[in-house]
Amino acid sequence: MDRRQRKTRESIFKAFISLLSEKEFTQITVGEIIERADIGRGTFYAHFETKDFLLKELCKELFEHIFESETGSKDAHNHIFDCDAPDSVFLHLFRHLLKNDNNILDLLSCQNNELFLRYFKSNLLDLVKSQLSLFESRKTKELPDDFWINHIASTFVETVKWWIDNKMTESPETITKYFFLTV
Amino acid sequence: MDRRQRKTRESIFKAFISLLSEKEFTQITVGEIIERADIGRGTFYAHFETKDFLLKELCKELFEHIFESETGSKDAHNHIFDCDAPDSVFLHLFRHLLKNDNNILDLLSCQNNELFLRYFKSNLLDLVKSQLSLFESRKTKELPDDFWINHIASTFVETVKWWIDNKMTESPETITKYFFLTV
DNA sequence: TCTGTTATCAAACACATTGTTCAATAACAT
DNA sequence: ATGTTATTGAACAATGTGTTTGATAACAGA
Repeated sequence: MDRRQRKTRESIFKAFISLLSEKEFTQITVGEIIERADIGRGTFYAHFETKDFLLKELCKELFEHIFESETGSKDAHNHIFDCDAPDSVFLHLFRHLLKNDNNILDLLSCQNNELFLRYFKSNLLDLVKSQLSLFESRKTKELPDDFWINHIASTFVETVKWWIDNKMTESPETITKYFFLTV
Repeated sequence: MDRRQRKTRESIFKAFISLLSEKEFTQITVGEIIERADIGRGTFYAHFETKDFLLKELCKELFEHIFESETGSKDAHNHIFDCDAPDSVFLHLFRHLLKNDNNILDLLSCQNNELFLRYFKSNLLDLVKSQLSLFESRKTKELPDDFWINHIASTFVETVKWWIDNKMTESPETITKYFFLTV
């Protein structure tokens, strides 16, 4: 991708995230975005059809990064799915969140967090399916599989929300323990 | 309240709900609402400051009804909180939803369901607190109380969502069983 | 370095939507 | 019957949207 395009796209995202932390999505105007991003009006519309598409693309980009990127930390596994300990995938996610890469915390806790949480959950569903054996002990035969999977993913999202609302005072290890105590 | 006011308010809500089932909240204009409600422009703004306030008032009204109204059914208890059997409060809620009073199902399952679900949950939190003894058996001492309460309310909301997404094919009794199997 | 391509810019534009105002009218309560 | 209040319809300024334009600058490849 052209360096100019990359820079423009980045500055739009940055301005948009900054505005999302200040006011509601519906109150944000394209005029404000381009002013803060310091770009021309036509340029914005060359990148994003509407404000709604901008929001969706931001979600997509963020969660692709969280769920597929390499961590860059010094521990053994570089990829989030390459974990060896049984609970490390979820623990790893909590640690990732604590680092607040890409200001994802701001987005998950801002007034407009619904859309981000929905993307978060849809990514989680696949992860839970791949780690289903971790939770088999608690499942009874009476529960449909997809109900159970949905319950686990939902519980994780709600745990993250609770953690954020409580200023993330607990350690990732403690939150992981809470999570596994409920599912 | 003046009959004229009541009629206007009702027609606005009705038109708004109808529009919400067709398109996203952000795409709905005040012009469309007043056209469908068949009222004057000034009248709308005499009732609601903005479109956002309309949405919030609708939420408030709906859930006050669901959580505080009398059921009108023939069983012994007339009020949702006046239940005698241990699980009947939640079973009662599922039955109430199945009846789809006030089109609440449409709102909980439409594209804009986030706000409605949030109101639903905030009402549920109080209910769960009052019924906490039902869930004590599963709680361990390591879990903070508010984490546990939040988990139960969240699980209920997610159960309702799953039920709706699955076309509500299960009976209220079955869904109640699923709910109590997860918390 | 030269050349063709592409992104950006600023400004202007038509258009839609918002929220307010006001005088006339109709519904209401007593 | 009378005074009060809600609604109407129309007009209004202000704001925001999405598009277009020609000029400029950054880019990629020879």
